[in-house]
Amino acid sequence: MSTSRAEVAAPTVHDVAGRAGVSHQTVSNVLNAPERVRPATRERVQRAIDELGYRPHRSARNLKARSTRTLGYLVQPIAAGAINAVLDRFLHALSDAARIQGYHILLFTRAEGQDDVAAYRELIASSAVDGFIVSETNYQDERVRFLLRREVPFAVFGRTELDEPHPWVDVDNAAGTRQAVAHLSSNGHKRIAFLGWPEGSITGDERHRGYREGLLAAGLTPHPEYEVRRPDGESEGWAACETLQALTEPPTAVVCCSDLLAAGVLRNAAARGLRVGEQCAVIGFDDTPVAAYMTPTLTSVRQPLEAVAETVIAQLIARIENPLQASGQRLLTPDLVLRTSA
Amino acid sequence: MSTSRAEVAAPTVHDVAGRAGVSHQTVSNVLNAPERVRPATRERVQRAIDELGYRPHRSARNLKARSTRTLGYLVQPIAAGAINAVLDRFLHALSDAARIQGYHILLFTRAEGQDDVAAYRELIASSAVDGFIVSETNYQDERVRFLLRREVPFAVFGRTELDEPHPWVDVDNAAGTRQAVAHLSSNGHKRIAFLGWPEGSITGDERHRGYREGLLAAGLTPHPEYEVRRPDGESEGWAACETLQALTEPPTAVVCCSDLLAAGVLRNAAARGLRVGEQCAVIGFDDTPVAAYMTPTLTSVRQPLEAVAETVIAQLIARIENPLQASGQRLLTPDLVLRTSA
DNA sequence: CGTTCAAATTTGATCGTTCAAATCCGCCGA
DNA sequence: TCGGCGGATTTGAACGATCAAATTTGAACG
Repeated sequence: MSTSRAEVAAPTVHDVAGRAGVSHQTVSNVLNAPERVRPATRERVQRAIDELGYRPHRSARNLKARSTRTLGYLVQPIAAGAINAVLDRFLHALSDAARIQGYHILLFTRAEGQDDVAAYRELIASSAVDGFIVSETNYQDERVRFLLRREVPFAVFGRTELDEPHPWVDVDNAAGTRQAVAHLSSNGHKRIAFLGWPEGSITGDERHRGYREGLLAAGLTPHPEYEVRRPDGESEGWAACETLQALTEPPTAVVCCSDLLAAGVLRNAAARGLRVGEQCAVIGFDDTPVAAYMTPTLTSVRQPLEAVAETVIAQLIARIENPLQASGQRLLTPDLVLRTSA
Repeated sequence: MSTSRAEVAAPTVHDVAGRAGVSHQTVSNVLNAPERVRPATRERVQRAIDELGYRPHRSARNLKARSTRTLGYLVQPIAAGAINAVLDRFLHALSDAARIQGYHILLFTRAEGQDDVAAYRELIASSAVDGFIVSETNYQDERVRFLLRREVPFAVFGRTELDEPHPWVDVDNAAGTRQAVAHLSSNGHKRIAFLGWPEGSITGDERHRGYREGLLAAGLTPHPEYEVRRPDGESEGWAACETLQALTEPPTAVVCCSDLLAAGVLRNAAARGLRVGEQCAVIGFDDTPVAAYMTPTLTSVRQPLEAVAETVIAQLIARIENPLQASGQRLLTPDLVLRTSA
């Protein structure tokens, strides 16, 4: 019976073997251990493979080899109005780095009313992936603890403060704000404020630490009233700016924990008639695509996401292929992208 | 020999069968055709499943069932400085819609020096996915032609102008610009310009058509000199604004093909001391996160990406499960998000 | 009470690959 | 000439699920 769909059955290892006049196992060897096959045979098999356009059936290989060459990545829901403008860049870099090593990225989300861990558990139980890339972690990250306990390979973009070592890559957030302060100070600024998130997020706390260190390195004394800690958000940036401007000696420059906070500061400054970039300076963090189109264009700290992705993939694959592999830990330095706001 | 890794072998259908005192096939039936199993037995098996935390081994199931319940999505490289700020929203919506139907999204990229089609071909040959979600298509899209020829299930976000029918979902781009023009006209604007991409992109051409239709609907006559077609980019927006302002009767409002072009217009207007939102109006397209943080905040057309993702997934899965399924075609209407620029 | 038939359950084969073990082949040296 | 040996190749089983066919169970009925 021929259906209307052409649906040519994909060639198998047996088809190739038949055409090349060898056994199925020899074909398998050509693919997985070519040194075991005599060059003449190898060539003959390779020709048959090319002619038939044969590719090993992924599921069959996965089943027997007990590995899927697939890495899981949990996509977090995006809060309305929030920006995760680095995700597209990160995901492309991630899949590309994975591809080069013969792996793929599998996206998954958590079901409503389910917690993140349950989503990981599901994929592990069904042997759907060989490991996970985890991002957006925090101090005692539950997912990381879970993966450690289950001894499932994973690598983290970000950090935790768990005792047990595990592979991670992070951007040196402190170095980012340190650079920002150094830049401002070299431009003559003495009254430099910090606008960051409330204590409790690793990333935010690191950026705060870098700010402090930057001041000291520049020979400036930290003033507590110059440190405003508020949640992320454009209107939070506006409000923080109000607070700072109400001081008897307002700062002349602000280092912000995100481009979003910086946007609020810029808008407030504009409303006050302050010329940012001349009278005062603002620096953001993340170099989101927004930064280049603000008025004035925003100087911002840019994360080397491509390098992060490459490193985190390399770590994870090393772990998968040799579970006893020591866990690497890498800090990558971000760059300050200079525009007109500072 | 016990290794240092705990690595408890995952339970199989036989383990469950043993514990429940039934055969392996009954366990399979409980999972895939529960109506064939007597309620009492079903319950007993279910209990064993729960106690063991059993989940079917994905690769084994895929091999025998000849389906992977996985959908491929090609991640395009992001040009430096370009924005694909809708991708994160779209990908989350996509994986979430897929999850609800028991599917996953597999990301892949094209190798350097390889064309897109080759990347699709690779996944098809290795039976790695059941179908594809294709986006960012154009008139005679090569990928779509290839997938049609190979009779591989796929669904498109966007459109092509190929003769052969295929499932697609698109945002009614013309309706978006039509709404924009209607809004401007109801605010008293008579000289409304269009700033869009050069002819040759379906999306851009549709947005242009909607602009024309909007003018006619409002009883306004189109003026060729009010239509500027330029590539995407912030500086292109700036340049286009220069052109328009050089006219003897410059327009009082501009409908833009993207938020990026609109950003350039806003910046140019600010430089000229024009008060956008009062003296003149600007509308963008896509409601990228950028829009809310421009000065003034940008009125923009927002695409219903969640609905698009849901629909495109539903179409694709329908196709996979029944290849003879007629190909659905859906146009979804975007919304105008009002802010201060218009 | 035996027969019949549908529903419930089991048995055995199979998907396409890789692993492990067996066999084959050619060459060398005694 | 033949045994031995090592590399090349083949054979057969297995991974863990589902499909198809065979078998058992149980209820209904003459």
